[in-house]
Amino acid sequence: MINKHSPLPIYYQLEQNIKEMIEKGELKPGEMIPSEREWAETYEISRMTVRQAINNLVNDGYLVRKRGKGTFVATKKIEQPLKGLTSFSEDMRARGMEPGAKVLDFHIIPANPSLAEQLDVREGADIYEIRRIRLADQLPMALETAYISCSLVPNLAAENISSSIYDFIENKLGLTIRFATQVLEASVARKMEAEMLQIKEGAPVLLIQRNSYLDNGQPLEVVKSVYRADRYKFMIEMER
Amino acid sequence: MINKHSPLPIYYQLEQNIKEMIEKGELKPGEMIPSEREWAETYEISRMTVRQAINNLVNDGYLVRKRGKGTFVATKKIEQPLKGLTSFSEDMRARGMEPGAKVLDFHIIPANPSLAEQLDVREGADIYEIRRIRLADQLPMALETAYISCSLVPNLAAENISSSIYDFIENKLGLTIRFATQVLEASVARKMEAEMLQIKEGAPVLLIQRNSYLDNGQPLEVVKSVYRADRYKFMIEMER
DNA sequence: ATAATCTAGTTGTCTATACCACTTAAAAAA
DNA sequence: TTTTTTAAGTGGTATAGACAACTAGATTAT
Repeated sequence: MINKHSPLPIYYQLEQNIKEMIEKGELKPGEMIPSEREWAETYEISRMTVRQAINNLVNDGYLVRKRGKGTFVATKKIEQPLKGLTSFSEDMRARGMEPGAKVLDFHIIPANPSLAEQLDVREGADIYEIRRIRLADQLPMALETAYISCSLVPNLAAENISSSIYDFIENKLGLTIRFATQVLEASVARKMEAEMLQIKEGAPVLLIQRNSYLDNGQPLEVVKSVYRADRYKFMIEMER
Repeated sequence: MINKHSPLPIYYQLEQNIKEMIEKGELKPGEMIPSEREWAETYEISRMTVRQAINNLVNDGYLVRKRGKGTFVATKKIEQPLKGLTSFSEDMRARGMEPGAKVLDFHIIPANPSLAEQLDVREGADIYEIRRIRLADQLPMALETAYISCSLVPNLAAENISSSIYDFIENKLGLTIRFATQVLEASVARKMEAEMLQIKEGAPVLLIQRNSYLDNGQPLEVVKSVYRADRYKFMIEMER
């Protein structure tokens, strides 16, 4: 298991070893793992080296330590609160899901007063309207409508929006997204939303409106999303 | 700076020390901090102890390490949501409303496995269960159930909970609340909740579960809230 | 002047050990 | 039999030291 002659650090090998055992179900959620001293004795390594491996797994959410009792497999799968602004795709990947998108509509419309103000463009100016079903593991997770200024992102094409717009903005256009404001509210699914999301009409949904901004303060996009409540919870950590 | 006789661990003191320097601007983004050996020599502590402090700051995103070069203040701004973590009362006041509370229940119960784990107490240990209707401008806004460990806050009394528990914890007990994780999900009101909140059964509600922690990392409370969706939206700013 | 090598400094990994603080089971006392 | 004390086991903190791997500047060789 642990090869002391491998170029890989010993703590890393142990970390991967334990992680595999958890992922393969050899160690179940809530189950106590061997003590630090046992690992150290079994593999004839220092306890401090064991601690480093376990520290990392604790930080990553795989394990939970209880002083005096032992170390346990975390009962909640690595559902870590988001510590920063993420794209939908990044969010899904963080949850261990495969993100996807199905484009419903993509066209250019004139900005109404509300959107013009939010995107800081002239009323009536051209803006993209992008409607997509956001998928997670090939199943509908959210219905999303995004608005972006045409003058900010000229020549946006269909192939650019089949996946992550954040990815496109940051990696292809070299723009830096700095922050976003988000408003979350609870609602119930209307007929059209229910059909798209494959849930019952009247089922609870989480509405999220997001306004994101570039690092020069310029608005990037306005996004209105309807998430299925049965498959999505918004998780966040906030400092006092 | 570092008090070896303090009950606070040395690594923790150093960690807070460095973090303060960053937050006060004494250490700028991109700037190199003193080396591990320098800290160790300055404070006459072991280098491994220094490493533990710096490990934590690296994990929290304050610092970045470059092998062979040194350790640098992270350039990415630390997430500081505009609002930060607020108590219910602070939230309402920020919205221009007058906060209030009506206590429904206040008693001591044994901690079940889930709450015991979240509050880091022994299963079956005494914890307070506090159920309140939270008011805004004298109208029901949320139904809230809070759990606090009796060993952490001995002798909590009814008059302490008629308003803000955060206020009591911080100003009367002198404890410092550091951060909280929050999970938000959409749901619909069940019969009991609907009656308490004066809304229709089946009306949308926003469920918020909050786990807050003191600055020594110890859990303070677990709070489960049901907010009326028609009167409450959750608003937040997040940095990329 | 340029390239190669050396040196000093950094973080990264690992060892061995000691003691503290907590938990729980076992043993001793009532 | 019940209660109290002790012992064994857990993670938590800290020390001192050694060597590896990398970085960048200084020195030496071409």
